[in-house]
Amino acid sequence: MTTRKEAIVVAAAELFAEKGFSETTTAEVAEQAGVAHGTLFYHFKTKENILLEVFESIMARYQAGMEAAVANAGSGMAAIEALLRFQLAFVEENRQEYLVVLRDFPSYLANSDSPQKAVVQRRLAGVVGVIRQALERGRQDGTIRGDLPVEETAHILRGLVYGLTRHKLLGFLALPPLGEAVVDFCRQALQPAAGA
Amino acid sequence: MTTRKEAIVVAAAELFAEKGFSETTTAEVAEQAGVAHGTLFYHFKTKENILLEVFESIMARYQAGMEAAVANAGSGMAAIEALLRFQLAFVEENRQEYLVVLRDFPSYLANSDSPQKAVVQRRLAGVVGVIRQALERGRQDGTIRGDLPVEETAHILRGLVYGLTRHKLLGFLALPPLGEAVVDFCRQALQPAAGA
Amino acid sequence: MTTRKEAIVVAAAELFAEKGFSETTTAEVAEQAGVAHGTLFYHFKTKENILLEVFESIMARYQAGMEAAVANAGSGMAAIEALLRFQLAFVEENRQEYLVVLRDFPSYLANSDSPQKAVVQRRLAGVVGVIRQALERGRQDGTIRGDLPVEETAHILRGLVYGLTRHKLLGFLALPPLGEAVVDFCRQALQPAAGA
Amino acid sequence: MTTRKEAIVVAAAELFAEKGFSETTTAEVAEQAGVAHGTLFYHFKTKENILLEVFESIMARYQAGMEAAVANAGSGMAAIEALLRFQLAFVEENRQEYLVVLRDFPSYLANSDSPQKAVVQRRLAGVVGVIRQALERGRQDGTIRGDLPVEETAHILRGLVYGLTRHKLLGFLALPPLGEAVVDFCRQALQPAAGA
DNA sequence: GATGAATGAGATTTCATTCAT
DNA sequence: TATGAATGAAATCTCATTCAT
Repeated sequence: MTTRKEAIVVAAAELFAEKGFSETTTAEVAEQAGVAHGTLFYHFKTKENILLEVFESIMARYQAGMEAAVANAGSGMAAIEALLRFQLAFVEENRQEYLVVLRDFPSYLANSDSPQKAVVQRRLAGVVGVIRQALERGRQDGTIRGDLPVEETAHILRGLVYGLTRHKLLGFLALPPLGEAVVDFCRQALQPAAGA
Repeated sequence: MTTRKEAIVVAAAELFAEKGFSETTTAEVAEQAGVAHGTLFYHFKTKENILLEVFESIMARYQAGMEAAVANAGSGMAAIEALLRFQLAFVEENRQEYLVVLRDFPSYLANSDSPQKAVVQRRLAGVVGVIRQALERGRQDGTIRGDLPVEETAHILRGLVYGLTRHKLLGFLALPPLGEAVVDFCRQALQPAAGA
Repeated sequence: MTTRKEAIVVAAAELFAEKGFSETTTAEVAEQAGVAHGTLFYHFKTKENILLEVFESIMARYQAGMEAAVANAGSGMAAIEALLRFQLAFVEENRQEYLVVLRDFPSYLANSDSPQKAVVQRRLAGVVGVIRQALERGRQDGTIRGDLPVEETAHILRGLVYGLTRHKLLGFLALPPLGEAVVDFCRQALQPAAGA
Repeated sequence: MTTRKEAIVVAAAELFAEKGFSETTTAEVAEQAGVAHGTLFYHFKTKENILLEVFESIMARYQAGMEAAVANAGSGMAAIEALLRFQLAFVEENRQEYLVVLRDFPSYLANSDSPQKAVVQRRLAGVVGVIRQALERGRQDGTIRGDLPVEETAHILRGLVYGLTRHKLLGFLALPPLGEAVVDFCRQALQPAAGA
């Protein structure tokens, strides 16, 4: 029943996505949420804390989706492919909110040692962990090359989807549809040598 | 002779890298540059224009480096490997300034239709173009798979190095050294099938 | 039974003394008192009313102490000396709470015509009255100069101890111990001429 | 010709005297001074710094007046009397501005270790110093008791005039005119024993 | 009696930008 | 070309107080 607090997060997510964090004023968020200006600061100590809550609400769904994708896959390689497809679909379906994560979040946290940074790090580590497990599973069931360095590759895959997603959402480049090309690219890189 | 103007760009690059664009005030830039506050606005119409100049001064060096890497390579695949190694080295050697490109620039331009956005797009297109040419060369000299979609793959590679670089610089994850793993990963993805 | 209300006054006295009235928030007082924020305003109409209660609880003790000092003295001059010594001791023993009286109270009431101002005036008049009576007693028993203007001198003495106390508590000056010097100074000023 | 900065100090002195420091807004000061709101913060970093400047402008005149009073006196005792009369007259003629010193200043500085506190301490020490010199002069020329503890007495005298002044200005008590009574009181306390 | 979520008026301060010199 | 005093719009955050429960 925390209607007020929830309304603030929803309103903030919309506005941050549309105009960017620093171009959105707290007064606008309050108006959009239908609460008094001061109410924002009753529920969240600072404007940045609202951003943090938006981040968490999106990332929780994101990570849950990744875990589900892995759980339903029949093999390690299938899990990786499912992760890639999930990522591309999730971004497509949550353009607005995901943009907040990509565009605004890191700018405000890169330098700080705030507890907020720790929240981001925890989420990112979680995502990398899901990928790592899929890779290990693939090495064991033989669908992924045995000589692959797992940790490094997990980071590479995360970097790949992240970098792709970012420029797509930010609209700096007119990207061709990359769905299957990405899956192929990665499958090629990961699968065991043909003659093995 | 344009000592003043140059000093401003240098000072801005340092401060933007250290504190972020929006956390840096024009007054600080002026002080660090050793010029009067008003002088900034004599040389640059707006604060964002200073950022643009910083961006350009870095990206010009970056693109030149990429072109040189490609030019000296003996084959298409070698060119791709050289590009990857150049990227990783460049980032390492220009952490501070490159951070500005990664962190601050996109945030301010994602939504706008300013002429500044065009500058960024031109640079990114140039980088993708260099990769594309290397891929095509590889397809012709046989060092890269012939069935590879060139345009898509060029974007994938750019996304990969970008995504990797970004999180490394922003410090959200403690990455293991990825140099050779990245090169291997890409070589595997690009090289012709073993039995072909 | 009025535990809650008392706890509020005690908490307020501590915080006002430590941080000053306007630097203390009502939320802090509530927390320190262990009651809900709204409870303050159930017991006191405004924040200033809490201050008033703090003032009263200190001044009641102060005035009672002065009256006791006078009552136990053997002569008018002895009464004055007892008053001076009581003042210096009281301040020493109640530094924290007395600071509230000295520092915060007058600022908020100097211009107003609130009933609160009347409370302060009544207390001050009471204190001056005690001094005046001691002086009159001294004039009659011959321990104090007969040509002394009583009313004026009572105010002078009150001003003297007040001014001394204030700067001591506010810590603006490192005062030497003044106890006996003050008593001597005043005895000298008040006693009948040597040759009389 | 720093007209703007001066105008701000003058306006602030008036408003602080009339309404009190914390009841005066910076916007009001700007309007009264006829400058833009932002101009206040160009010349003074904070609102408190404006208060500090007001304090200094008054205290400089005050201390100069005290030194002049002493310089023109024919003896130590005459110097003390001149100081007392100067104090009473100064307060009378500068009610408004002096009220700022008495009422607002200490409240904001009692607890802090700011450089502002040092400014106040320096001024107060200067005032005490003037009194001390007058006392020493009186001890040497025989117009003041030789057994008087100089340091202590200087503080007592300063406390006396301060305490008197404060309640007069704050209007808590309807004081009778005290001018000559104060001078008499102090002369009595300071002069050498009659039979000496 | 007691609570605490909600309010909203208002305050200080920041800062990119302008412009007369 | 260069300056720096001046601007004023705007933004975040504070906090005493209210009121439905």
